[in-house]
Amino acid sequence: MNIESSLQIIAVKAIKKLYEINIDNVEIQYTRTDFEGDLTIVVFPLLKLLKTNPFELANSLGNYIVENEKSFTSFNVVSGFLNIVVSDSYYLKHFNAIKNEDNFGFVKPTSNDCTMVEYSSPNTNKPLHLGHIRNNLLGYSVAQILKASGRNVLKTQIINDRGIHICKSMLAWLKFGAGETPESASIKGDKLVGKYYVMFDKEYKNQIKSLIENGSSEEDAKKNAPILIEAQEMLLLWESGDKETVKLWETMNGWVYKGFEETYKNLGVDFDNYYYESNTYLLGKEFINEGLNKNIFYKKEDGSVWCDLTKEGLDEKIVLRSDGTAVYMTQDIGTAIQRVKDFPNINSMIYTVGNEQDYHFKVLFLILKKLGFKWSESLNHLSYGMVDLPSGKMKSREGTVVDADDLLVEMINTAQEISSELGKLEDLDQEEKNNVFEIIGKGALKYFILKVDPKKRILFDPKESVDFQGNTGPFIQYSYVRIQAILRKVDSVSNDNYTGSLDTKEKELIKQLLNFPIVIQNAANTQSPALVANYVYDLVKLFNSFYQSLPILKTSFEDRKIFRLQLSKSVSYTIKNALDLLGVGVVQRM
RNA sequence: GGUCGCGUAGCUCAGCUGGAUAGAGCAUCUGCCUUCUAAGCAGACGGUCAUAGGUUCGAAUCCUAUCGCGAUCACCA
Repeated sequence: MNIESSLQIIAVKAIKKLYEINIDNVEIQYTRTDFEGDLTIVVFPLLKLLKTNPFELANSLGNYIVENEKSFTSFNVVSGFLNIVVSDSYYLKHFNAIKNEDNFGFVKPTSNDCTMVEYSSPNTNKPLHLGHIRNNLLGYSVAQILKASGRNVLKTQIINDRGIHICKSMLAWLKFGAGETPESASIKGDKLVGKYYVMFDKEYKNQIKSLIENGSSEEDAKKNAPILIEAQEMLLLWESGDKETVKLWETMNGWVYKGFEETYKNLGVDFDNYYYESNTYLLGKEFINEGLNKNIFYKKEDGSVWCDLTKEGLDEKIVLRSDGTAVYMTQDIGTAIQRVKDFPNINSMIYTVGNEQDYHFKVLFLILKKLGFKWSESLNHLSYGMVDLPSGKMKSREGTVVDADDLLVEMINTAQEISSELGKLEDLDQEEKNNVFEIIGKGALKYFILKVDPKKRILFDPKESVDFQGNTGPFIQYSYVRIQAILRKVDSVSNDNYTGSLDTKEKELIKQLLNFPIVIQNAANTQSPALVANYVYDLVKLFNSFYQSLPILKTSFEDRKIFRLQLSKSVSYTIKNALDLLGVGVVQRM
């Protein structure tokens, strides 16, 4: 039982005894650090019921609690707030119980139920950029947090490998590529294909321009540009299974996948399985037909199929084009159904997708509900804010994107520069050094992005590089390194239980450590890695303050020295575990 | 225009299931490396929590309106 519950019980008992009134609970909060005490009972809400004044109530309550429960040693009253001091022995008892656990706070699953987390889900016609980085880090971290909170997790993605946009890059490659391959051009496959996607757009715009010059309206020009019509024809060819088209599609997608894998590995994210739109869109179509029979959808004169959501306060939504080809919604319906077929244990799905698609997911979940799938109730859109540049939104076609691969390299270089200036790693060989630079550079970037509440948008200024001081990944990694340096100086840490008194800073550290399990659960429930980031930052600040003001190895009394070593070690476990939930690594030296 | 989200220090962000004097980091300024790694610590400066009402013993937090920023309402994904 935790300390708040103990206080809750004794407080309720006290009120019954002192005022002969039964209440369910009292309001308890952590005492602000500028007051003496650990827990605070707010007495205001009780005043009316008990017909007394705050001062008298707080004092009699405080007296009763301290007299009857030895975990609480003293109290003070400040304007209606009853601050209660928890005994050192209480904290020590709980610390001793967990001090050797290298995974304190992590919970094992108790059932076979499983949460599926979808993230990344890129298009196969452009390389990954900073926006994808946020998506990937969020999805991966939420999956880690859910696992730690006691859930089984499957990480997946849907690869948007078909559709008109794919045909665009294929067409441009056929027209202008002259047989170029990633090998012949010696660039990553995803970058090569992205190049042709941009090329298509350029040609398309040129054609529109000349059509307008020849008297076309802008609207017509956009519809009738020959290269666009060719792309549309290509999509029809692809959907009919034309051999050559399919072969080209397979080749170019193969290039892209290889490139993506490299970036994922670099980012440190992975997936348990993959879904391809090209495999699921047909299932989607099937269910569109079924829905058509059940009158959930209706057909317009031109043959396009729609879902009327006006009764739900939304618009009409197209689910199949007039030429019978699938749209985005079609495949998302198919994919969801396929997943539940493949993994009957799924009891929840989380889609990590930017908030520009809030409406899409609202509609998707509603349509699945209308189709009669019970599990549609447990679908979740993990919606996050865009990553914007000072110049505005990133647009791949205008070349204003921050490329994922480039950014990682930059971060690692910065880590190297800072490290070289400090010169603490001179005796390591190059490979070891590079490993440190990589973990720190990536840590800085990952923490920078994950510490922000997912639903808020992030402003990223490439000119002002990501910080390595203050509330940053390296700051946290650094504290871990300090602890490792101390632990290296002793053979082993004795397991003896310390029973003496506690310094304020020691007590604060124990309190923070004991909070970790709750933080994990909160982060899992709210799908917010930011909570873990803030937690570990606070932990590390407390540790650094402790480290700076109190000796550890040079403590005069042996039992206290051992305790401080145990405390440091336990903090290092929690730093490592919390960072692991964020996908951030630790090093032994930096 | 409808819908959704956001607005806290010069900048980047915490705090938001209502509670005490609104907290960090960066930037600026002051101290601290012959003592466990100074990517650190201690301190100073900096706020009409967008604005106006309302609910409450108590509002940055809840409600309403207004303003500002963004997204979305495609036979794009």
